[in-house]
Amino acid sequence: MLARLAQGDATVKELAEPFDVSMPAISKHLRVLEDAGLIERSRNAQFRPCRLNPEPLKSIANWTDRYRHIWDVRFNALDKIIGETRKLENE
Amino acid sequence: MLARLAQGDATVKELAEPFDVSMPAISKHLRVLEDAGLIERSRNAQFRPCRLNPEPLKSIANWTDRYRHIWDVRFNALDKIIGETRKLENE
DNA sequence: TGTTTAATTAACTAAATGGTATATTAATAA
DNA sequence: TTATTAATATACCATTTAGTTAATTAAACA
Repeated sequence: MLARLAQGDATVKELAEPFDVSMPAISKHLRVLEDAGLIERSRNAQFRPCRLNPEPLKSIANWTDRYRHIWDVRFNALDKIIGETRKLENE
Repeated sequence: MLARLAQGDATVKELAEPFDVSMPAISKHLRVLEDAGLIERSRNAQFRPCRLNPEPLKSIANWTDRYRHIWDVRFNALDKIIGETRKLENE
């Protein structure tokens, strides 16, 4: 759904289309996304178009980035070990 | 817990310490993390030390990054509008 | 005005989540 | 050998999640 919204605003029905679930299920899901601040909704006749608000995803990105760093450190350490093992082999 | 493991391996009890919940609850939680591939466990006497595996977090980081991009594009568009409004004001 | 379309609300249900207390396993230490 | 420590298994419970169907609201359309 977020992927779809990334390409532009959409109505509830459009968002529901790829999923084999009832409309109320989608409605509920969108409510959760709205409460999480991930989408914003407006009104246009009988439609309630949704717009993506990617801002909260930023905090997730920031959080995961901390671990990305750890991952890099580990790899560097591993590289070092491999490097030193190679050196020993060549002696 | 992941934050704690980011600073080095830990036993179940050490991970449980900051939380006011029973050991089995922690055990269950760790099982979930293990199933998700976020931690790996070994064995040392009666201890079962946990080690962080930050790799799966990388896919999350990659996923969120796509939306970070959208966010930037929007901001650029907004900047452009603001810039053009300023230009009009100055005319 | 009556019907169709988009969406939500209400009431309900099955399954998942997150916790508990108690019992059990396995290793250490006295 | 018995007691202690670390951890897990088991059985149970309350709450949340994710869906359903049926009814309702609100706007557009014929």
